[in-house]
This record gives sequence, structure tokens and C-alpha cells, in this order.
Amino acid sequence: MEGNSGGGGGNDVELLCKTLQVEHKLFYFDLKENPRGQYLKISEKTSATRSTIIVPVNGIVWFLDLFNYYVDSSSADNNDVFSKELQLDTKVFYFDVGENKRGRFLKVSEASVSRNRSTIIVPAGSARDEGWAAFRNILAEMNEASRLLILPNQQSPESSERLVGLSDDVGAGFISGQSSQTAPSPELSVERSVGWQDEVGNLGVSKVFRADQKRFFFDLGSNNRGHFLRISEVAGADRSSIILPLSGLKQFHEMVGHFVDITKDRIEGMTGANVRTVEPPQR
DNA sequence: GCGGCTA
Repeated sequence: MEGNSGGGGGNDVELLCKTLQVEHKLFYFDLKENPRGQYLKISEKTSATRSTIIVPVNGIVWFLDLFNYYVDSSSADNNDVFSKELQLDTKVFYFDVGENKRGRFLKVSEASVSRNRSTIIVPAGSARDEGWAAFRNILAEMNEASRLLILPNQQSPESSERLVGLSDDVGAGFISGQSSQTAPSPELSVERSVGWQDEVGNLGVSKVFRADQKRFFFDLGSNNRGHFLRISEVAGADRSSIILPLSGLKQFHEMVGHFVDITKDRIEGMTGANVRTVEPPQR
């Protein structure tokens, strides 16, 4: 009953399909597209059961980050591995690490208002998290494929990319406590193209600073959708930017403040360099 | 030839 009622989609096109075997489980990755856009279907199949989660296209990169986090933190023999939750549109994904006599595993479950919770469980693998790392690698392929195959007219901030709350340490009522109070979720669109010759409605408010080899430009602008802050990273000939609607600026500020705070604690506490990060290690 | 998982 993969509902083909309404706009739900019987005519979904497969853009890229991969399978991954981890121990005796089989994972199917299907990047698909329907009139509503792209999504990634991940199915776990064992001999008797099959369960599936559906990841909106804008969530693939978050899945990638999270799998990197779990691969890195466990290869570093770090025992402080946290549960994470990821909100995308109307769905929430929960990431939890567990362990039993069979070994370590990562449980990813999807909860949405309309459907029952569905869960996949990814074994860490026998040696060196080969299961999680392989899973991560396929996510990277899927992410790249979706980036290359997406049509230009699907990249409007309104439909394609929507933020997205990412929280550490599953806390009581993080999702529900916040959603009742706040206005519509902020949108953060990511602009991957290079160069914007048409400076649409630049308000002339710009600032720049430098960090290592990069320069960061902050430009207020506006277009027919309203005002936004464009933050551009320029390194050599490469530049990329994010477009932040002003409706999300306050939360962006709080988010940055949060990370300033926690990194300040880590550094000034001097109780050992125990900084956790989601970034892959730079070698 | 596993088998984990609250909704």
C-alpha cells in the first residue's frame, strides 16, 4: 500500500539505485523523483522483514553528516556517542547507537505525524565500522547524484530546501516544546552555483572578515520573496553562499552563539581536548 | 546464519 492516492505518486522515477550488504542484511538505496521532488528511499531487508524510511532530498546531506559523526566517534574509541534527532519538514528522524551480543548497531527511525514509526538498524560491522562507513559512502553517492540530477527550477528555496533542526542529546520535548511556540520553520537555502551576476536588490549593507585562508562576506539583499542575508565563503577562486531569510536570522544567531558557548567551554575548561565535532577529520 | 528496535 505505497499509496498512489492523490499526489502521492505511482509514477516515481528511479534516478539511482544501490544495494549494500552488511552482514546478512541487505540495504536498498533508491533515489527517486516524483512531481513533488526527489527523495531517498532506504530499505532494510532481512530474510523475513523489510522496513523502509523515506528521506527528503534536503535531508540526505544531514544523514551523511550524522553517519560521519558515528563513524568518526566510534573509530576514535569515543564512548560518548550521543543520540541525535533530525527534523526535516514534518518528519523527525532519531539516531541511536545500541549494542548487544551481536555487536554495535545504529538505529535510525523515522516518525511522522501521519504514519507509524519505521526503523532501520545498521550494523556497525565486524571490523572498524565497515557497515556504517559503507552506508556513509553510499549516502555520499546519493547526495552527489541528487545534486547533479536536480533540475534548475527545483532549486527555489521555497520548495527544495527547508531547514531543519538538528539537536544534540535527545532531550525531553525538544521538538514539541519548540514547535508550538515559534512561527513557521525558518528556511535556509543553500546556493551551490557559482557567481550571481545580477545583484538583485543589494541593500548596500556588507561586511567581511577573514578566517585562515577564507573570507566571509555578509550581504543584506532582497528580492521578490523578501529580505535575506547572504553569507558567502570565498577561498581562492571558489565561492559558495547560503541565503538566509531574515525570518531565520535570530535563530541563526542563537545557533552560532550556542556553538561559541560550547567551544569556549571546551577550550577554557582545559580538561583535556575532548572536542567533539561532526566534521570528518582533516588528514 | 544471525538480529537488535517503545510509540
